[in-house]
This record gives sequence, structure tokens and C-alpha cells, in this order.
Amino acid sequence: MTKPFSRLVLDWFDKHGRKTLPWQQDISAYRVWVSEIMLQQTQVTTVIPYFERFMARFPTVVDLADAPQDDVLHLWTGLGYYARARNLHKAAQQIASEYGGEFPQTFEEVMALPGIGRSTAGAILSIACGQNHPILDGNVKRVLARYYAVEGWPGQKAVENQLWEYATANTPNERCNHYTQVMMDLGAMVCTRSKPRCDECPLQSGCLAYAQGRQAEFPGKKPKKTLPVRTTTMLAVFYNGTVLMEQRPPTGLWGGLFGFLETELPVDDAIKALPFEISGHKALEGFRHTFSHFHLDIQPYLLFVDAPGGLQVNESNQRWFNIDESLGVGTAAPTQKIISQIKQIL
DNA sequence: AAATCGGGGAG
DNA sequence: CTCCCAGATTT
Repeated sequence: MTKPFSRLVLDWFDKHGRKTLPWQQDISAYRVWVSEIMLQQTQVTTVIPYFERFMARFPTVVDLADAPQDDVLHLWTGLGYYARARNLHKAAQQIASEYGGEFPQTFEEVMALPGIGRSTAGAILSIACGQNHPILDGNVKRVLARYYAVEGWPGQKAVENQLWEYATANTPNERCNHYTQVMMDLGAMVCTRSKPRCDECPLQSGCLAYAQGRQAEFPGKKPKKTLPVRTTTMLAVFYNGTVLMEQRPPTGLWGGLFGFLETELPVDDAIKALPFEISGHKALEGFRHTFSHFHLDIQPYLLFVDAPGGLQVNESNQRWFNIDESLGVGTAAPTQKIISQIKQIL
């Protein structure tokens, strides 16, 4: 028997692991938590500037708890998965009220916070609190599925359970913080989804997928289905450098974000239904925005308001925004796209 | 064009 | 429990 799994990857960590990422400095449960949530959905290089801005604006969990949700969503704009930002905010408020602003230290308490599950709780407590817990994020799933040639899609419960068993069995009692870190590093830097760098991998000698030349077959693929197409019309009501937007309901698609008015009516009918005099309108460039479970074909229009006195907004969730200033609220990618189209025209 | 990602919530 | 939802980027 040669070196155990954990020893091989820890030695690799000492030589090649990342140690200078922003959340690896001034390590705290709060900073690790925020980074883990961001990294669930986005690659490291993209996350870094978001993380820096977030920490500058919300240096402590109490600062985050005290902030308006619009501020939080504003700093999340472009990252996607806005429910994660809402959960982050909600959890910060729980930490402030129930734990006096001190991040809880037990696995059960951390798991109970909204937006934190088994893997994220393990990552926070191992990296920031010196505890021993396994993790199983997308990187680790890929490494383990290949190393043990685990058949099937990890979204299936049986497959995921098997991967958790391997993850638990290999997690060491010493240096669990570095182990957690390096398993994510390996998946991101060596055991990549396509073109894995097996010649640089510390686990090559024991890797079943490598031995069988079947790296591309693991982890198993999600069963694919054809996405339905939905359509929508977005109305950008414009007056004197400002656009009208409305805040979406607090949950669901783009929950809590501000966006342009949407309608299912033909644009002429929709214009008649507005409480403003519209002096003219122009079709902007339509485009497709794709989600995990459907395509959304968006046809935006720019509408020009006539009367200076007619800007009264009846709906309490609607506001006028200066198009040249920071909006200060959360917006989805298509909203940003339409705003840039408008700026091109004007 | 297709694949991806951990957790919440509905059924 | 199991299945479905959520967003933007990379390949």
C-alpha cells in the first residue's frame, strides 16, 4: 500500500494548490461562506471582483444583515441565481438575531441556515473552523466519479449517495481545511470537465477512469430534454433620460429584481393600456435568453412618453431610473442588455 | 447548441 | 422522498 488518497492530494496542495485567493486571506466563516455561495454558480476568475465589492460593502455579517435587499441584489447583478443572494441575506439576518452576529459553529446550526446544505456547511466548517467534514461539490463529484468509475448521473440519489460515501471515506482527520480546498482545486485545475490534465494529477495511479481511458464518460450525463420556448414583450418606457421599471415578486424567476414592464398583448394594445401618453415607439433588437428549463424569446420596445406631467406611477412597485447612473437595485442580464441597446440609440 | 451547479420547495 | 426550478457562462 502506498500513500493514501488524502496524502496524495495534500502533497499536491503543498506544491500546486491555490493559496492566494481573496477568500483564503483573513479567513473567517463569513468570508468563506460568501465565497462558497458565489462559487456554486460561477468560476473563480469571475467571482473575484464580485467578492471584493461584496466585502467592501458588507465587511461583516451584521453589515449584510442590516443592508436593504436592493443593495444585496445590486451587488449580485450579473451573477444569476438571485435566490442565492436572497437566502444569503436572510441567513445573515438570522445570524444577527439568533447568534448575536457570530457565525454558528455546529454542523446542524450551519446546515439550518437558508441556502446552506450539506456540502456548503462542510466547506465552511472545515476551511474556516478547523472541523472535519466531507464536501461534495461539482468539482469533487467529478474527481470521485472518475477515480472510482462511478456510473450514472450524480443527480440520481443512488449515485450521489455513493459519491458521498467515497467523499466521507477519503476525508482526513488532519488538515481537513487544506483537503477541502485541494479537492476543489483539483476539479477546477486538473480534473476538468473536458480535456483533463491527467499527467499532472496526483491521483493518476489509482484512477479507474484513467486506467480504462474512459475519463470522458464520468461523471454520467444528465438526461437531456428539449427546452420549450416562451415569448415575452418588454416595454422600456423612456422619458428625459429615465426609464420606468418595476420590481418583480419576491420569489420565483428574477425574484426581487427590477425589470421593464412585460406584456403578452400586441405592442399597440399594450401601449393603449398604459397610464401614459406615448408619443412614439421603436422596436429594439429581439434576442433569446436561455434558462436551464426553457428558452425565453424577448422582444423589447422603446416607448417615448409625451407629457412631462404624465409621469405619475400608480403601482407602488414601479420607479423611474436615470439610465446613466448606477441603478442601485438588482437587474437581470436581459435588462442590462436592453439598457445598453437604449444607450446605443440615444 | 449543450452542459453546468447546490439547495429550496412542491408534490 | 423525488422531481422540478433557477441564470449565466463556457465549451
